[in-house]
Amino acid sequence: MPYPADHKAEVRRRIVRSARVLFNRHGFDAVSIDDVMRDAGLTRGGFYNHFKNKGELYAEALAMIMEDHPAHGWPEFDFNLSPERAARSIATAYLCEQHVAEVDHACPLVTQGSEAARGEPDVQSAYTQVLRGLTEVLKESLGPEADPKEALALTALCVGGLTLARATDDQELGRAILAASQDLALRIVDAAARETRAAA
Amino acid sequence: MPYPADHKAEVRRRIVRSARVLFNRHGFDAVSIDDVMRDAGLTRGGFYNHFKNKGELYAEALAMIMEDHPAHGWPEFDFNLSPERAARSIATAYLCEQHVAEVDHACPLVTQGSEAARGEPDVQSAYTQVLRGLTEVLKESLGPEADPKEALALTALCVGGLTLARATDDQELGRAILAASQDLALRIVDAAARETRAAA
DNA sequence: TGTACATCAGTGAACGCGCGTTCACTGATGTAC
DNA sequence: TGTACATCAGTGAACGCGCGTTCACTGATGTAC
Repeated sequence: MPYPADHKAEVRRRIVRSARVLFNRHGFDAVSIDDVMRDAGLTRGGFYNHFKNKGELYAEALAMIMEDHPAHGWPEFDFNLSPERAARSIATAYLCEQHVAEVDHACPLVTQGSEAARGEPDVQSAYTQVLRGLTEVLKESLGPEADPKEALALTALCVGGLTLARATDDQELGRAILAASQDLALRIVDAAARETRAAA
Repeated sequence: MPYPADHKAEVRRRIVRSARVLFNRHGFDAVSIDDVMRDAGLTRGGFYNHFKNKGELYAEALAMIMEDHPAHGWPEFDFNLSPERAARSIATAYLCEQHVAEVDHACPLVTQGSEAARGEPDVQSAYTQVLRGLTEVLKESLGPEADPKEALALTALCVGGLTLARATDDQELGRAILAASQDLALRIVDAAARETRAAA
């Protein structure tokens, strides 16, 4: 074999990683295959050795996010927190100024929200994987006594708050929405914690 | 004058109305000027008699939404309801299956969320106008006794819930998120109503 | 150990297409006389 | 009232560009003998 056995897989990962950052920053249409390959230190032509087409790359870039997110992402958030504290941590780290300003590694549920709604099946499927990842963490963190619906509403609140804060040009309004969303999110988390304590 | 005085303005409105529907349905990049003009019953070339460029049209299409929204929009919602009932009505009509399925007139805060975050200043400004429109209605509807932050959190909850329900391919999960968001939204509305009654 | 060969990831030129935008032209209409 | 003219919204061909995709080729490497 002309190259080490894992060479191709590694290069492929490098391409997907470049794609993830660029798509997150600029959206699907605004990023060309040329952009991605150059960012990965390669040239245009090699792309089709790795992927069927641009759409496949997009779906994979979305799907990759969860797996190595903790390393970058929402700055103050740590996936390794104890479950009881994870929901609080997500509520504050997700709905914070740094996450609004973050361009490379912001949560794709927000950066790809409206694109995914119009996306191909594999894109929607990848989006759903990310969505499940977040709701599951929240569900577990809220504890077994909490209504599972609370985790879903909390997810919607986080995604909506960040979406609006990022899309508006009124910084004051953006900050107010962020603060109000975080405030409500923390009330939900605290209520769940009280229920857990009461049941114990 | 070769045409009636208001002719040009009327045609312009017709173009913007076509653009609004098409952009809402397919997004900015996927809609060509040709598409818009054909939909408006005109030909490509005339576009630049009315607009500086495609971006200007996009911003205007966004800005137009609020003004004639009630006529189509979120099916069960009526802007002419008494203020006390408006918030309840928005919470249920915004976070409903019909609004998820709606392609032509869904709320642009949702359909354009991630595009707007990357948009030109005039796009973000138009987006902010729409956002203020929704928060103001909610704020007024929740009553003077309610913390104004509640209206902002409610807006985030609505936008997030609908965004996720539209983007996922898991219908069951989508419905669950919708239901959970609506549930939380109605609790907020009811709490505000209680405060108003208590203060009276 | 050394040489010839096969493999295949990567290269970069090229193709074809659709798009945003421009522009010379058309023709229906209001106005001047 | 009728005619010649000026206006300008609308037309459609054309331009130029960038993109997704294809393809013949390269050249570094592992393998066979």
